[in-house]
Amino acid sequence: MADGKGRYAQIVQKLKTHGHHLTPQRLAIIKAIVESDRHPSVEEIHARLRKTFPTMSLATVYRNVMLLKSLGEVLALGFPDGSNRYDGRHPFPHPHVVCVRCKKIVDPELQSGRELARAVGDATGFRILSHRLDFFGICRDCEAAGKKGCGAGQAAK
Amino acid sequence: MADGKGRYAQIVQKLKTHGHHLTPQRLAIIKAIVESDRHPSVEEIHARLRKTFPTMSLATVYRNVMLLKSLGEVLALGFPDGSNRYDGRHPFPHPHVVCVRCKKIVDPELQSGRELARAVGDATGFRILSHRLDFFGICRDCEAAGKKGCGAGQAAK
DNA sequence: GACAAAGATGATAATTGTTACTAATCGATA
DNA sequence: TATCGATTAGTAACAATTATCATCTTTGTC
Repeated sequence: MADGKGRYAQIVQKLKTHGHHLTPQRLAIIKAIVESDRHPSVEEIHARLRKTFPTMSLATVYRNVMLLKSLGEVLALGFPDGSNRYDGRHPFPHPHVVCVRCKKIVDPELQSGRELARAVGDATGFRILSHRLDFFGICRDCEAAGKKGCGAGQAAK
Repeated sequence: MADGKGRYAQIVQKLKTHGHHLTPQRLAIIKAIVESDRHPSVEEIHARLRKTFPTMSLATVYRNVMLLKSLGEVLALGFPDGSNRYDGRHPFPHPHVVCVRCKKIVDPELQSGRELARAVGDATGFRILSHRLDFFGICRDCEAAGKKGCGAGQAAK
C-alpha cells in the first residue's frame, strides 16, 4: 500500500500552511506514522526513530502526534487499558477490529458508520460529531497459533 | 427506571455464589452503581458514598468496581481522555452516545450491534468477542444552552 | 550566506489515574 | 463466640502523559 506517500505530502503541506516548522524529527515522525499500517503507539514510533535519531525525546513524539491530531491529520485510538494507538492513514472516525491477544488493529471495510450515526442522532437528539466503533476479538493468526502467543505480536502495553 | 432493584439483588446473589463477603461498603457501591443512570465514574461513586461512609477509601471503590467487572456485572467505559465510566445496568457491549460538553452518556435503543458484529467477523476473519460503539456529540440540553456550559453538567475529568 | 524572531527540541519534573502493599478489622461458619 | 480468610483504609508505588525551560533550529528577509 503506497498511499503513505500521498498522505505524507498532504500532511507536510498542511503543516506549512499552518506555519509550523519542518524539522527532521517532525518529518520522520510523520513518515513513521503514514508508512505504518499497524496503528502504531507512541512508544513504537519512538523506538523506531531512535535508530536514526538517537537523542529523540519521547516528549517530541507526543508533541508531534498531538499536533497532527489537532490538525485532523491523525486519529487517536485510546483504549480502556490505557494504551493509545494512532492512525495517520484514515484520520476520521471509522470502525476498528482489535485482536485482544496480539493487539493487531485492522480496518474492516464497512460503510454503515455514517448511516448509523445519523440514526443515532435522530433517536437521541444529539448532534453527532464523531464516533468510535471497536470490535474486540481474536484474529485468524492468533486463532491458528492456539493458546500460545501470535507470531506477529506487537504488544501495546 | 426502577430496574436498579432487580440488578442489585442479582449482583448480590452472584457475589454470594462466588464466595465474596458482603460488606456495607461493597453493598453501598453496588447500590450506587445500579441506582445511577449516569454511567458514573469512580470519583463520582466515591464522592457520593463519602456522605454515608466518611472513611471510604478510593482504593475500595476501585477494588469493588474491578471485582464487579471481573464478574461481568459492570461494563467499564474507558475513554481516550483517560476518563472511565461504569455501567452497572447493562453490563454487556452496547452503543453509547456521549455529550462532549457535559459528558452525559446515553444508551440509544439500537439493535444493530449483533448483526454488525457478525458482519465484521465475516469480513475480517476475527472471532469477535466484544465491541464498543461510541458516538460523540452535543446533547439537546447543551445545544439549547448555547456556548455556555450545560446545566446538567457532570464532568468526568 | 547571515540575522532576528518564532517555533521546536531534549531532558526532566510534575501530574494524574490506577494499582500494590500493609496492618488492622470484619464477616461467615461452626 | 472463636477462627480463618476476605476486606478495608491509608498510603506508597507506578506508568502514561503533560508541562517546563534552557538551548538550538527553521524560516523569511536582507
